[in-house]
Amino acid sequence: MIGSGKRKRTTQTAMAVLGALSVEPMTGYQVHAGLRDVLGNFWTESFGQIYPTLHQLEADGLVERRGGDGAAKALFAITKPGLAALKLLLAEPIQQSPQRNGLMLRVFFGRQLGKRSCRALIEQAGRDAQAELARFAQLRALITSDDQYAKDRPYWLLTVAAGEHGARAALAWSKEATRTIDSWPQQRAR
Amino acid sequence: MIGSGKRKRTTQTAMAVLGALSVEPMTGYQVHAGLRDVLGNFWTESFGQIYPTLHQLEADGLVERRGGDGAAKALFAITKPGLAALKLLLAEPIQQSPQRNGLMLRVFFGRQLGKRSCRALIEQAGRDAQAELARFAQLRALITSDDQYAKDRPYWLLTVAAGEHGARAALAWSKEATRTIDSWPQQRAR
DNA sequence: GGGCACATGTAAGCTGTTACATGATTAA
DNA sequence: TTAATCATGTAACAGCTTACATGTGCCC
Repeated sequence: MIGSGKRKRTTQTAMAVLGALSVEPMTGYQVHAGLRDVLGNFWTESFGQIYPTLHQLEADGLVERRGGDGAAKALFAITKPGLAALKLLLAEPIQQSPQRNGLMLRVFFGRQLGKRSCRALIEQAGRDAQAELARFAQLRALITSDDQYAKDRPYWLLTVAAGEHGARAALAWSKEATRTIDSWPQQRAR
Repeated sequence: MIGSGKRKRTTQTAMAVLGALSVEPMTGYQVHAGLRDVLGNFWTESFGQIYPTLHQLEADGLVERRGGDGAAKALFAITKPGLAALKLLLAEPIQQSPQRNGLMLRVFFGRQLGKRSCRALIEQAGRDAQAELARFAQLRALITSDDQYAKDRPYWLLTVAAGEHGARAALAWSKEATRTIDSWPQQRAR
């Protein structure tokens, strides 16, 4: 039930899969790889979601199978109704998935975790943010260099920019928080 | 099975509930309200999670019921084994829940959504970030003023700072992205 | 007396991951 | 030839939300 009028929570997976296929025809495997590599910082889908969704979309006529009809190596392409459905899905109000930030949970209860461990976690978060920044720089270069995706490029670069802003913020926080912790009065030795 | 050695994904809900009770004894209702109001930007739990978890924790001896033993208005307090379990849980490696950023998904496929709608979404995100900043300022004031939570305060302020950094980054991105979109060559009318 | 905040709980069901099973193709 | 990558799929189950059912105490 992907385009049903039920106004239940429309499965966001369909949006992601249709979106991926709106760029170019792909196999299910490529949909997964593409989402992971390019949108991975903002969106993830597992095979267990992608293949059933692809079948459902095909049954609904929103995507069509090209090549290897019954069997392996199926290239899926979005259909005209599929493109229309995608536009509708994208226009729906954003439903944010519940927040689950494991780092913040730990920092929040940092008194129980202990100052040292807490500080280590925060420093690690800083290193992670730095690695993220590097990945975004790579991604930006990749997107800019490949003329095949020229049409989508400006939008993709917007998301890259968002990722970079977020990563820089995380990095700045990590440094600031580390300094803050170091400024706390010394605990008595063990 | 909360503290089992199975090394399966430890239910993070137990961590949140035990953490809340490490601050002070609470009813299930208060656990929910507390998480929502204070940690809401980083963590959410529903009643459907909290009450069963509380019962499981009680059965495991990690929390104990105070007052109204069989019936309503049960105040739960963390036990000594519960505190130990919490420390262990907090020390476990962070398992980040899958990313699901609806805004970024839409911006990424913004070509299908259209320039105008995309721009509107981004502006809305900026307003949301501003509202978040205001909420964090309020929260900071609340935490700073209430001496009851002095022990946890420094850690709580760290998470507030993280939220502020993130919100400011979102705001900056929103402004930058809006300007970027406005700089794009005009599409032909309609 | 009516409404609201406080309070507890359960059941159904959706969403999504993990683990498994299987096989083709390609590079070392 | 053997390992890695590409590729497809399913079943079981974990996690979580939503909706419902129920009741109390307080303020206006």
